[in-house]
Amino acid sequence: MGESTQKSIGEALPKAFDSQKQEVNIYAEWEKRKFFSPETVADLLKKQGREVKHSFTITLPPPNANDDLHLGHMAGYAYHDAFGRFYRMSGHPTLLLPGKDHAGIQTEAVFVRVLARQGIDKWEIGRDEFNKRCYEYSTNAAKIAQAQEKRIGLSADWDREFFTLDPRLTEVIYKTFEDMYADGLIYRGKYIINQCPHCRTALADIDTEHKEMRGIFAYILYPFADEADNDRAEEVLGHRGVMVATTRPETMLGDTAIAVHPEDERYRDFIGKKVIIPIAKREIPIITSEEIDMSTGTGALKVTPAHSPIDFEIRNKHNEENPDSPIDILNVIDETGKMTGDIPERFKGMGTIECSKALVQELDKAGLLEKIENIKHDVSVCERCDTPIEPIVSNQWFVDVKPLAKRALEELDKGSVKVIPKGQQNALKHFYENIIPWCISRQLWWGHRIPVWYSGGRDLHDWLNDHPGSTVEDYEKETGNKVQGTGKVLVSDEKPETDPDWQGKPEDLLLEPESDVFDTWFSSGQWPFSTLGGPDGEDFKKYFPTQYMIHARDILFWWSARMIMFSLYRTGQVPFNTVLLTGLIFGTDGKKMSKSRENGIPPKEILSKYGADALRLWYYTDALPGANAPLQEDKIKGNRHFVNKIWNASRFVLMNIYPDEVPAIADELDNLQSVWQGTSADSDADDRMAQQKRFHQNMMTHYKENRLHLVANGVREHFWGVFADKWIEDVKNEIQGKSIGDPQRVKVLSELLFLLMQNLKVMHPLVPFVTESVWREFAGAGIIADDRWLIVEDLEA
RNA sequence: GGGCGACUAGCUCAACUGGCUAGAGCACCUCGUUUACACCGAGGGGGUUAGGGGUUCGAGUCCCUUGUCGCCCACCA
Repeated sequence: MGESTQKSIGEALPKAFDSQKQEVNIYAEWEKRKFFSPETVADLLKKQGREVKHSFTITLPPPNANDDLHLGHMAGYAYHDAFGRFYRMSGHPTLLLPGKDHAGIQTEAVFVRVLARQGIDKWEIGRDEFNKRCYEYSTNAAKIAQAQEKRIGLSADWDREFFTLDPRLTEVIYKTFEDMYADGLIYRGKYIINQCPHCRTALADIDTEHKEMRGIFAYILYPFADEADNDRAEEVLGHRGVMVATTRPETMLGDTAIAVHPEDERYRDFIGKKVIIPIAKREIPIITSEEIDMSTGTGALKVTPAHSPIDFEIRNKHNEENPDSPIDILNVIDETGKMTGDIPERFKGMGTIECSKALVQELDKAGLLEKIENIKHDVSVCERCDTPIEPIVSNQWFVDVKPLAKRALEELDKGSVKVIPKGQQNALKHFYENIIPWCISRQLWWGHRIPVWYSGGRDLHDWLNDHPGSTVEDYEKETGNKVQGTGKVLVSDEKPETDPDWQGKPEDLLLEPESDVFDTWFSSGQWPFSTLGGPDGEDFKKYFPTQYMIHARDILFWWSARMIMFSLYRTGQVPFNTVLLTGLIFGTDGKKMSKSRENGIPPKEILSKYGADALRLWYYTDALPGANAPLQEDKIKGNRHFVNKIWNASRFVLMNIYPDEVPAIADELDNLQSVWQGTSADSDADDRMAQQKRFHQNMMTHYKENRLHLVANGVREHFWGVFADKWIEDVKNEIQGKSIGDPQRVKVLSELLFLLMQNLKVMHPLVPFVTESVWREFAGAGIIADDRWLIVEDLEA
């Protein structure tokens, strides 16, 4: 050992990696140097004389700008970031494009609650004021979310960050609507939709969930209008009328038929006959439908087309086949879930359950209630607020997604998009094959207003839709309303000057704007190209199609499925080649995290205790594609130990290097670089360089094959088990007793340092903070040039 | 009802196209103040890979079957 009094380079380093401080500092340095910009990377590559490869792009999933990010979000970004960093270091100008989602219905629901806590009702302040305040609220939430994304180390290009309501995105989205409308893919129509009485809006099927709930199954007798039929029924069926069984007695007020199976012997004599709805006292016919299951209930189904999807279908099919005896649709429940329409006065305004109870009582008194069974059945509920869905018939905007899904299927079959894990690819295929028209209008305030103006008003348009073959004159005659337009739809963001088809006086023309907004997914479904300036944008040419789409598996159908369809429609290309589904982080009890269960740990707590690197490393190993990862603090702790190991092994190397030796070591590193390049991983040589090379190439394969968990495992095994436990221990012996500057000592230490640097490179995409922190010490000591940053080092060299 | 997946050490999970004695972390046991790290080192115990059958020179891995669990989709009134 040298008797020199000089201090070694590593002497001043702290004994443990201070993740709280270091991670934040290092991030700021990267940001300052704009390493997250693909243009900066391209310039650097040129300057270094390296090949500028094809761009690597991920448009990051925009989190909902209405709440803090949870652990799942943050860990998910660790995945994006690892790939981004790997490809950046491999010579690809890399763009991780960040954003925040306005999240229509969810944010509106959240913000309504925020207002309610202040004693404010949204209807009081009105649409404009609501949107103004909601915008502020979202902007603030977005800021907090961005800070969290930075904290996990996400190397995204913040200069390109988008909010989904950004006018630049809106322009792209409106153009899509316009094109689709012109192509006949978008239409307005009267259909049965899912109404959330609480959110007071229509929902797409996919926005609902099924929940098992307790319910009743009531057997109700509908007497025949004709006493002769009642006599016959008593003989055949055992009661004077037709017995129906229903879970929702209140909908009987909206019944317009009874349906039986055409081959059902029991009812053969009664097909075409009329029964009287008890209490409502309306006559309805008995019709047939193949859809009826003879073994359910009594085999006779009361048909309420306005409030049951299957009834709606039965009615449509019946009307198609029997145009001379059509069945009506009778709306008896309004959009807030209250009884309405052509029903006895005493039921009006009642809630559905209240009405059901009242009806059951009256039926019982009238002797028309046979029995009530208690059952459990699946009920659709609003995904956002858990309120049971009320199916109602109303006019909404739809996208005919069938042709789009067909294109998407072709691409799936061709293999231009693959989903990892594979099983989910089949699920996506299944989704496309069974896709139904997508209801895209929402009766909300928060979102993109649908860019449509109704000439003569929306009522006129919808009336004409409901009455095919009728004219505006018929409308005037039937409703007594004055006609103030052609009933046509004008697609435009701004109010159109005029309706070119309008024959009347210009001042009589009424152009009414659509008040509905788009389903959130209509805009986020265009994310990969809208954020790149649309199909004609500058960035689009450089960065589209993107490479990866990474998100949790629970939004595959909502999001990736839509992005693929929209991209094919607007750009003719698939938006990405790989959809990688990350695992969901579950609570400490192995169940889905939720605030009420208190089974989560706030991200802040994890980060301050163990640091971002440790959290990242845990996520790679435990949250495999498609799997669930129960949160285990001990495992994160274990990974924190590994992060600290990296720090201390590096510290050991630096503690053995003295300033006087630096020039010699720097020279030696250059030599080793050429040795490294000439080292074959195939050779049987078991020296350290060859072993490191083998390891390096294995890890490169894993990265490219998206097996981050194998990289994480491999790195731990190699760095801890081989580099730290063996090589460092060996080197201790090899340099023992040699004085500072001894050529043999310099040689051995240089090799150890070089191997360390190679390890840091391989590990950096996973644990960027600790690796870059060490790298900075090399630069600070003059071992490498000061402008060398690990984040842009050449991973392949 | 349809689709997808899981079942491996006490716990949470690995094992890439079937191939050395099935591996990690945490937990557990024994020992240890050595030129980094006790957020450490050396060593150790612990598995009939859910059960059964099959293909193969060889199966955690492929096929069949039984069971248990989970997720997604679906209009059983």
